[in-house]
Amino acid sequence: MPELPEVETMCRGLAACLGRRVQAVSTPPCRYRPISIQPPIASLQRRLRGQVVTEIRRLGKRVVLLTAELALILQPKMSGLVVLEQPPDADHVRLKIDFSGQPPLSLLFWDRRGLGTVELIPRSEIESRIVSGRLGPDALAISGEEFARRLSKTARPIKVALLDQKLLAGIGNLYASEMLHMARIHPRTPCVDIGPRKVARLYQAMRSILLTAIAHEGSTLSDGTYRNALNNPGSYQSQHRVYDRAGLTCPACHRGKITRIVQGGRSTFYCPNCQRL
DNA sequence: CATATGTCCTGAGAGC
DNA sequence: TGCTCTCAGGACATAT
Repeated sequence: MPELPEVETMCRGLAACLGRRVQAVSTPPCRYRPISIQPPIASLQRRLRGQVVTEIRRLGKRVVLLTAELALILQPKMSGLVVLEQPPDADHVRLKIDFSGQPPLSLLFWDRRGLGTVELIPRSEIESRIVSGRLGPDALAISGEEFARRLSKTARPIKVALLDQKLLAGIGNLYASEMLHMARIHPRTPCVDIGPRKVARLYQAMRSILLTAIAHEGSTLSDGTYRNALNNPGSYQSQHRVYDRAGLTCPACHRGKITRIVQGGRSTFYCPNCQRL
């Protein structure tokens, strides 16, 4: 489940594409239902071929490849991966972009579950079609004041609110549990009830955890599918405090037993001793 | 407007 | 062993 640190790692790993010209675009044969590609592949090929990649950008949890006029938006969702070398397997490659020049270079969009999407739009429409109405400020760009202001406007449980990309872009299920644990805030706390001191603590925990996770190239979970662009696993999973650790002893207080609850249909992990309502 | 729920999908793991 | 069932969750559509 690529979240901000994983998608950031994917983007950084694609740097070798910069300055390269698109030679061919293809959808390798795949026995699964095709993923959503907009516009349809024939049009995508026609518009993208010959274009030079000038910039690679992360937009929330999306990877964006920019050319002079176009933006190719890759959304990995649950199980997608953007790599330059070997994907985890050959069966789930959903899109392949070959670049001209030497050495040979191809970008692969691999997605086991096929929930991911590919979208090609004019780069002038990024704001109106992707950001506006969909994405709040990036979790690593937002100020502490704006973070506090946004949280003060909702009564939802903090864990649920952190997953809302319109509120704040980039946080997903794993890092939401991790940052709440570091900040010692109970995941069910209504946002409006979190005092300024705790909000400040949460902001700092968010930055600390995201930056450390990026330094570790993200988290590769037990399914092993997330890789960086060079096909190596991330290492932040070794630093997980609570995520997927139900029943284990809290690494902070060494007393509480890590507990799993479900919020909005998603797992939340926390320490009942460190994180109180 | 704010909030909640259903939906998409495949593979891993549980249970028999 | 091999089958069936449940679950995982990001983001969007739809419902309340």
